[in-house]
Amino acid sequence: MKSPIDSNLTDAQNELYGWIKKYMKEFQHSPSIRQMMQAMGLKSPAPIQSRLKHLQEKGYISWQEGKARTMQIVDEIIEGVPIMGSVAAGGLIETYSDVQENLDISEVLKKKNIFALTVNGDSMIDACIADGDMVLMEPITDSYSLRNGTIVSAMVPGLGTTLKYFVKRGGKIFLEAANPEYEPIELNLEEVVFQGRLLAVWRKCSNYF
Amino acid sequence: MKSPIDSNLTDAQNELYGWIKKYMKEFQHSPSIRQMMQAMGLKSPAPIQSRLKHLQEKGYISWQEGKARTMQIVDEIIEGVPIMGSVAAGGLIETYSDVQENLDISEVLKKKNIFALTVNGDSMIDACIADGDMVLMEPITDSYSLRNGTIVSAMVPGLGTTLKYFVKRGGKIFLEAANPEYEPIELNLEEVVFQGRLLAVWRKCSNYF
DNA sequence: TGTATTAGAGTACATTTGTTTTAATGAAGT
DNA sequence: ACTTCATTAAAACAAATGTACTCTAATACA
Repeated sequence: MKSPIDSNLTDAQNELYGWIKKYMKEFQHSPSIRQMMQAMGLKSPAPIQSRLKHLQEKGYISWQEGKARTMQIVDEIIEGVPIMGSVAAGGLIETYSDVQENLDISEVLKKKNIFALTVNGDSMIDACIADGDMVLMEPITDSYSLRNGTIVSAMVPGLGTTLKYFVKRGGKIFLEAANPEYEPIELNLEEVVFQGRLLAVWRKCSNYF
Repeated sequence: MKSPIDSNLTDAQNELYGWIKKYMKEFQHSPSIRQMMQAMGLKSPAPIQSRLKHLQEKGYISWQEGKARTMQIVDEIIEGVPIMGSVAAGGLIETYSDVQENLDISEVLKKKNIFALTVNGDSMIDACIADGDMVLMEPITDSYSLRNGTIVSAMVPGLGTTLKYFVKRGGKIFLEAANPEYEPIELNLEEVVFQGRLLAVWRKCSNYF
């Protein structure tokens, strides 16, 4: 792995590399050599070619020869977080091992329409959803396909949005909390607008990011 | 927002759109019209032009006219998951509102060295870390900088790895569970190897991804 | 059936773009 | 001061590429 400011690179190479990453992040495609030339304040493409060649030799980028705008940043293949094994939260059982698979969080972001909500309150505490957690939701298009026990965010018009277990029983809808202190909400199907179905819980335990 | 299979698109347009997204994900740059032509099994660029024009009119893609391989997928601004507001997990308080900010999960992936562990057991259940959860950890370089109350994964040589609260008191290390059924583990600082500090909890609630 | 519309094939052209070559400039070292 | 090397400029070229145009085939529709 390489750090953003790599001492293997000259200043000119590093400046170009940074600019390329910025450009590709913004535009989702590779810049042309003449664009880089202009961005670096140069008047001929040769220096850019030289720097690109060095960046390629050092493993930072690659491209398809002869093809326009086919650069790739090889460093930024961040497909997932390595799962290093299991950790015991009970006794001392599992061994810390090598990478088993990848937790592909970025896959989540690829899915369309997913949105997140911040949780207020502790009505879902027994489902391990705490105050302040982020919940990732998938929009519900067909409320008839909801199974009992699914955690949904539902809007009761005139009242607000809430995160609860979905239970359908005898033509009635019950929104049940995962906390005995809260009473189930009983509604007719027409009264409630389901917004999303719970996909994942995300809790930031640090200010690191 | 658009769904992956959008009825606004013809089959041909949808097939092309899917292929483009796949290509751009893999290569980090835009394909050329002739590449798309070949991928779609066509023998002239005109149909691709037509489909691209339609995709652009419907807001799926954009490009810089005349420039080679400058497509952008306007839909796939994968910078984060939109946070649509707060949801009450207590009463019915908060209103479902527009996007407030973005939950930038991908930022996490940018940070190097972060790894994930699968949690076994329920010793951290009171910290809302459940069996089967993924915990994202940051490696610990300096164990002296650990604050009491930090959740760490620690390896006790000869025993195994565990996820616990870190508490240092009187020269001793205590690894405390978030579950009264488990007794604290008392150790000397030399006996324990700290692997990571908890950054985030990730729980998949669906097989969607 | 006949017409209108759309999609695709084929072709051609101008621009963009990567690449090469040569010369000029500047810095560093002897 | 001289050489040597790397960097830049400049120009030219060929390939890749976007775009426009015409023609044909397929399809939909009345």
